[in-house]
Amino acid sequence: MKIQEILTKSSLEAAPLLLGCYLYRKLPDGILKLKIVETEAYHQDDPASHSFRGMTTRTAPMFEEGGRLYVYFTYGMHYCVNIVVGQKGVGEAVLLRAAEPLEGIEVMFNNRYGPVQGPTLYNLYNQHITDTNVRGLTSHISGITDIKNLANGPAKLTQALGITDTSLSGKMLNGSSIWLEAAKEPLKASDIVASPRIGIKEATQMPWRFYIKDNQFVSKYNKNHDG
DNA sequence: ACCATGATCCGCT
DNA sequence: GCGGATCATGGTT
Repeated sequence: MKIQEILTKSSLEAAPLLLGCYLYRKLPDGILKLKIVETEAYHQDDPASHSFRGMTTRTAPMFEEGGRLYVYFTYGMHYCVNIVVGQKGVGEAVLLRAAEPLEGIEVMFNNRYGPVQGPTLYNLYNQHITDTNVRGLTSHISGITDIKNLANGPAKLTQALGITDTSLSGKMLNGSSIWLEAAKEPLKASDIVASPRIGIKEATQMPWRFYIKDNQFVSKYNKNHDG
């Protein structure tokens, strides 16, 4: 299915359709490519959604036509990225919760952990290095050299993309900075799991989180919610 | 006061 | 390794 067609659909339809699609990000250091593996649908009729209480300066992009970004700041330190979908005037979006890094992985490492002197963390990962003194890090060296930890959460994904503010919120996915490409082949329904969303206090039972079954790059909360 | 979170620590297996 | 508790930290309402 064409990306443009997905972006005109409601969030509940679009969220599973975005699984397997590719996310691109153009940065000075190169072009990043990731495969979307986990999403959540939010809608203005849904009390867990930022758009539920109406349009504000922050949430205005959710009410635009599909094909824009909605970026928000949360918990005093994190940013998260949504794909705005549906029709203008309806506040809905799909939260990107996790992705599989495909290209530009070293740039993603630097976006997540900062540039390092000498051998990069990316190279350490590739060499399965056990140097426990890089940047003074010891016990968590295995965590930061794990490629699965680059984008397996909404704020991690945003950080890996090099998004460090809300300046992209409301912008089009137009190919200059960040854009999408359709999945090569549609996922089979049996490859998609629907489950309750993560980290919300309202509508906690609605199965509006979607992820690719058995994918290693989904956020690590599966065991709480898998059926 | 409340968060669509992540990293760390700590006790347990 | 894993699960639960804790905390960092600031925009939004």
